[in-house]
Amino acid sequence: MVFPIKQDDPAQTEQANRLFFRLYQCANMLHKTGTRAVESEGLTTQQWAVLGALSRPDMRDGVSMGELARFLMVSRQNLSGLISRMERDGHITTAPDGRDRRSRLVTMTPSGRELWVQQAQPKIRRYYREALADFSNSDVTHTLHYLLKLLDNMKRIDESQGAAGQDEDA
Amino acid sequence: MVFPIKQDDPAQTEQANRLFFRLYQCANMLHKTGTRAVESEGLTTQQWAVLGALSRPDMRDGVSMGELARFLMVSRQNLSGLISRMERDGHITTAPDGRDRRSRLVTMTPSGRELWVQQAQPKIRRYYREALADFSNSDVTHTLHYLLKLLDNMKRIDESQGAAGQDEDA
DNA sequence: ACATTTGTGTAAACATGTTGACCAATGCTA
DNA sequence: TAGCATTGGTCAACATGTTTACACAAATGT
Repeated sequence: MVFPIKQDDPAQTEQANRLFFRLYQCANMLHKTGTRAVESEGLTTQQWAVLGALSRPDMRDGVSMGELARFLMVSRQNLSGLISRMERDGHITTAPDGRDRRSRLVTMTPSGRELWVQQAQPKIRRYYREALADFSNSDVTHTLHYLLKLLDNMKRIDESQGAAGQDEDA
Repeated sequence: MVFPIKQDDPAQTEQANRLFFRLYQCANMLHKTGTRAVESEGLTTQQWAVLGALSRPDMRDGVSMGELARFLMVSRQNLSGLISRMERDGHITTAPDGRDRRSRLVTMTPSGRELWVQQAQPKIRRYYREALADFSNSDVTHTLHYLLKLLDNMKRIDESQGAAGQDEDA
């Protein structure tokens, strides 16, 4: 999988540098301000991502850890800790899967759903309004488009990097 | 500081949801693939950000922890750990500041600079090429613009959130 | 001058992210 | 059916990030 390789123009490198530096800062600020936006509910940005995923219609009947990890694009090991904290707080439950005895199905509890819909959602909508205050609908669409493109490239990089070190797990 | 508040159009909320979800995924993938790109040098994405900052001309004579933390937009406490790991690895040194005895000045060591320029930079340029493979110069500029805009809004949110809980430190 | 406020670095507790290693269950295949 | 690779979840080690709290030095105000 070879890419059309641009020249090493210093100005291009400098622009790329800026782009990834800003992405890095955006990531930190998202985590920081996002978590603060829902901290009165005892949630974090990541937990909000999990609840968002579990509230999807196709996940109402429960999802396995692995499937959820793939969806969120994080490692199973990371999700494991996240899930146990959320279970400790009563937002979700995990139950063994009858079909596959290795698997544990994750579901939102009624109180978790209540918290999500009644408390968290309004604050999240407010957060979105403020974070995208001066974005037109077209701006949002364009930004999303570029993020997807970037994500796509990084996924490709990830795969080619993984190919070298093959069996990174069991 | 009131913002022009858009209606709570479900479609807009859904688009915002997608945008922040992708941003979250991009952040994780950046950290993962970026770190792997420079792991043979024993570096991580964050350490690369630090070295990048320290290689700026205006920081050649050393920077204080606080100043560097503000530049990178992370907490002093976080930077502290990062710096001590990099000092342990011999990439940087810290020395007390003569003018201000509270302060410690951070500088790159010769071997750190060598590592940065000779080993890391080529791999980083390669990473940039792959991650921005199908981006035109205009695409990069536009993406950067949107990230800056988003970052600006999040900084404003951060300040207004901090205003509530006032003295979050000493 | 002295007291208050502000700035700098550090320590501790916690949540998140990554690997690597392990065990148990599943499934393919010889 | 026996064997073996794959898949699913967890534990442990480590790097990052945040907050809260503290000690000390510097700047400021009366």
